[in-house]
Amino acid sequence: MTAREKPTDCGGYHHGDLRNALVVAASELIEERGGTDFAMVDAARRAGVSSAAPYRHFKDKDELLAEVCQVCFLALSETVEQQCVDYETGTRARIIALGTSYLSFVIRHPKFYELMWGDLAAGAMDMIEPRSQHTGFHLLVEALAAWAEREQVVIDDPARIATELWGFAHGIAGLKLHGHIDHFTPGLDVYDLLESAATTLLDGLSCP
Amino acid sequence: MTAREKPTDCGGYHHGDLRNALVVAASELIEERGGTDFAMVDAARRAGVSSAAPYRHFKDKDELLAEVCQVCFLALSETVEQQCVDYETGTRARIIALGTSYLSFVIRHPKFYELMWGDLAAGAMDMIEPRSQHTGFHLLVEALAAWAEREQVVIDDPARIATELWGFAHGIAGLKLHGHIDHFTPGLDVYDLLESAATTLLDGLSCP
DNA sequence: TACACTATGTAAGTCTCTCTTACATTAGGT
DNA sequence: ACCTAATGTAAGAGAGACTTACATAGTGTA
Repeated sequence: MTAREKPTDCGGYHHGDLRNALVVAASELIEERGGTDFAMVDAARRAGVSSAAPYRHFKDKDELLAEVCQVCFLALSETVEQQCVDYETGTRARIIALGTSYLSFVIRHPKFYELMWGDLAAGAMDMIEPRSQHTGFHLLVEALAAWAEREQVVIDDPARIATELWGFAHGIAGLKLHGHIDHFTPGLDVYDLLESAATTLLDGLSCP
Repeated sequence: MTAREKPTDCGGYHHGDLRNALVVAASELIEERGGTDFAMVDAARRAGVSSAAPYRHFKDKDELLAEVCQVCFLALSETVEQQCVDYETGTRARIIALGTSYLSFVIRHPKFYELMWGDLAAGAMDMIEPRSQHTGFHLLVEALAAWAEREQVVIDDPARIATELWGFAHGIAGLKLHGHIDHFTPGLDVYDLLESAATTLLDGLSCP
């Protein structure tokens, strides 16, 4: 989860790229301390400025976290997009790859889970909307529609099935991260689980 | 989400049931203010005691919240258990009712979502474990096994399928509460979605 | 009843953290 | 060179979590 580019160093009284540096610092602190419970002044010190400086760029701590949240969602959609290009359009493998890469991203960034899926994120979502045309969700809808056409399966609403699969991946990720899966079904591999669930679901769609 | 019984009033210097009263007060504050961002002193005042009194009963605020969290999970499993008894064992309806009641509970208590599925809850889980034999999850496993037997479907591991369905319900709830479903597929009814997803999954299992 | 002991409450204060205010410095345009 | 806007600093106000020293109440025991 690298947040954009590193800040351009410039040593003088004026930082030059403080806003961005603070986003990077906040991301690092979240990764290191396992959550958003770092002090604003820590992010400021890490960027080499005083405790009041961040408030020139962010109204409050939540606004900084919202920006970090956006960066995370951009990284998520980029990851998902990159992972699926290796798989041919219309194949089950592509659909499964979309789900797996989503699940993998969420699980590989546990420290960012609260930030991305907590209350704060709901507000931050509005700013990501403009990008929504290229988001992973639409890739999933397209992948499903292509699969249905190729397999001669009738699907009235691919977006609906996409939401089901998304819910799957999202739910599995949440349950895994909070230890519920390890508690109730220890040893279960979540990637296997996602693949078999998706497979069964597609089976159910293409059944008579 | 009513937390146990109301505290026994007793007016004197000693409260008599402060620990419980604080859990109730905290629950009310979460409901009213929409999260766990209430001040410890507010819960204390609501129970009619000073700001330091709660620390006689809870090590810190997290410990109070953990207790509220436990109450929530007890309420959840009770709700799920009560909802499913109306449906005959071995039917699809029972399986779907288990999922629907779970989804419904989570969605009807949005203010408690962070508390129940956030980082704090992971620690609070250990104390609920003793009850896990009667938790909703095992009802789901049993319902699936009964259905498979009745329908002559071979399922090697009902717990695995149960986890898939749980993930479904959990994911749909999370996506709905954070506005993602309304954003990408506006107007979609999540209960319909859960039912059709579960149906398709069972179709996939009972297919050739 | 008298006494000790423990549980539970209060008052007052400390510490940390967010955010504000008043002032200082710098970059860039004219 | 000078003005202005942007961006930084120093100092502190205020909120809220938690602590410490002390007060009060119930309970068991002689």
